[in-house]
Amino acid sequence: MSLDTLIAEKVREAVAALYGQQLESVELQPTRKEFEGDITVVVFPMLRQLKGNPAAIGEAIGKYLAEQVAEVAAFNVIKGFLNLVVSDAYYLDFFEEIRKQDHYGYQPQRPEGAVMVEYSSPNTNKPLHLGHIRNNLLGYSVAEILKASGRKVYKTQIINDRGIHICKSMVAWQQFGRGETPESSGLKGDKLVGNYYVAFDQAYKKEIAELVAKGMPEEEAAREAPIFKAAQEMLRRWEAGDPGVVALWKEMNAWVYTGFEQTYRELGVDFDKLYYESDTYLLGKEVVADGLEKGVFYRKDDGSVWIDLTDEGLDEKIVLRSDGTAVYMTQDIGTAIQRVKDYPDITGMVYTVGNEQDYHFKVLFLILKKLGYSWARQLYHLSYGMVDLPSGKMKSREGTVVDADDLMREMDATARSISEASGKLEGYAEGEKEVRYHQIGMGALKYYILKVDPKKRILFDPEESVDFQGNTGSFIQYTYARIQSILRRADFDYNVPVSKLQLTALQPKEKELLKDLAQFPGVIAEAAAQYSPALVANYTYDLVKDFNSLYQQLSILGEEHPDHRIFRVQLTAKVGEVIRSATALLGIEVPERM
RNA sequence: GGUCGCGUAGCUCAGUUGGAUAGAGCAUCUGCCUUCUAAGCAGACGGUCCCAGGUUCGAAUCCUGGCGCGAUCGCCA
Repeated sequence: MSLDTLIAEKVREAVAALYGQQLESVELQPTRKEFEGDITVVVFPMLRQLKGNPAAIGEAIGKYLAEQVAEVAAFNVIKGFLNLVVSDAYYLDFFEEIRKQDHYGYQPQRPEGAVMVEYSSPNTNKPLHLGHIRNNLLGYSVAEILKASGRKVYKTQIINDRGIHICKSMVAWQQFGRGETPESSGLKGDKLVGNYYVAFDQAYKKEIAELVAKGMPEEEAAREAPIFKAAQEMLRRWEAGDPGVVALWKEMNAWVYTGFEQTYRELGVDFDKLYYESDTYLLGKEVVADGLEKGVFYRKDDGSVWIDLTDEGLDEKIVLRSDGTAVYMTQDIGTAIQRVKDYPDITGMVYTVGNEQDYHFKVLFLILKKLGYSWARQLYHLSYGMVDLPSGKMKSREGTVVDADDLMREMDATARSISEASGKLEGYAEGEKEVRYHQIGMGALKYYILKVDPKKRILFDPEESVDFQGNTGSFIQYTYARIQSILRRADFDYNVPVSKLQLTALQPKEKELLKDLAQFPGVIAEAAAQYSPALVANYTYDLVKDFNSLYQQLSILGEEHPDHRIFRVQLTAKVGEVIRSATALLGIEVPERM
């Protein structure tokens, strides 16, 4: 039983004994740091049932608890708040319980119901940028958090490998590429293909300008520009299965995938299953037919198929074009169903997609619900705010996009220069140092992005945004490294049951850490329920801050009382483990030294 | 214009089912390395919680109405 549950029960008991009343609810909160105590019972809500002044009631309940409940060592009442001091014995028992648990806080996987988490899902015509980084970090982290909360998780992405965008890159490459390949140019494949996408856009603009100069209206010029028509033709031939086009398409996409794989590896994200839009873009049509029969959809005179969501406060939405071809929504319906076919144990899905698609997913989920799929109640759009730059939105056409690879390289370089200035990694081999720099640079970037509530937009200033001091990933990593340093120096056996130790009274800082540790499982559960890595990030920061405070105030290895020294090292080790577990949920690695 | 989201210290962000004097970091200023890593610790400074009503013993939090910013409202994805 958790301490809160126990206390709540005992408070009810006290009220029953003292006032003969059954309390409807007991409100507890952690005692604020400026007051003495660990758990606070809020008396005010009881006044609805009990008459009297809150201070007197608090006093009476406090007295009862202190006498009757072993875990309550003392109490004080301030206004309507009954602050309870919890005994050292309780916290030490708790600590002994978790001391030898390997992944304290992580729940074992429950058999019922897997969840599929989709994230990244890029187009294949250009490299990944800062926006994708937020997406990837969020999706990966939420997947890890769900796993730690006991869910089975499939990580996936749907790669948008077809369509006019990739045809543009293909056309430009044919026209200007002279056979350039990643090997011949030394360029990363996604960068190379991205270059041709830009080249297409430039040529396209130029052609439009020329046509306009000859007197053609701009709209018509945009349709008639030869290079644009070439891209459209390319798409038609792709859809017809033209072998030459398909071969080129495969080759250029393969270049992109090699590039993406490198970026994902450096970013530290992974996937269990890949979906490609070229395989799924035709899905969903038969479902639409089915939905028509069920009366979920209706057909307009021109043959297009719609769903009427006005009863839900939304509008009408098209699900099939008049020419019978699929729209985005059609594919998403079909793909969702396909996924459950592929993984029948799925009972829910998470879509990590920016908030500009809020409406789309609202509609998608509603449609799937109306179609009667049981798993449709467990769909979640992990919607996140845009990443803006000081100059405004990132725009690929204006070249203001922050490239993912460039950003990571900059983070590594900053980590390097700070690290070299401190000299703490001297003695490591150069390759080993590189690994550390990357851990530290990525730690800073990941923490910076994940500590913010997903739905808020982020203003990212490449010059000064990502810090290495204060509330940062580096601060957390640094604390972990400190802890490992202590453990390396502890030249005695501290693997001893707490009950065998003769301890002096717990120091406030020690108690604070024990309370922090006790929260960890609840934090994971809450972060999973809310799909919010930010909760894990904030928790980790609080834990680390409390540890550093203890570190500065008390000596760990220098503690004079031998048994208490053992306990303090045990506590230090456990804090280190929880830091590692928590940061792992954020995709952040922790170094042994830094 | 309709819908959705956001608005907390100069800046970046926390703030649990409504609870005590609204908290951190950065920046500025003061102390602390002969002692387990100073990427640290301790402290100072800094607030009309966008505004106005309402509900409540109690509102940053809930409700209503404004204001500001963003997204969205295609047979695009």
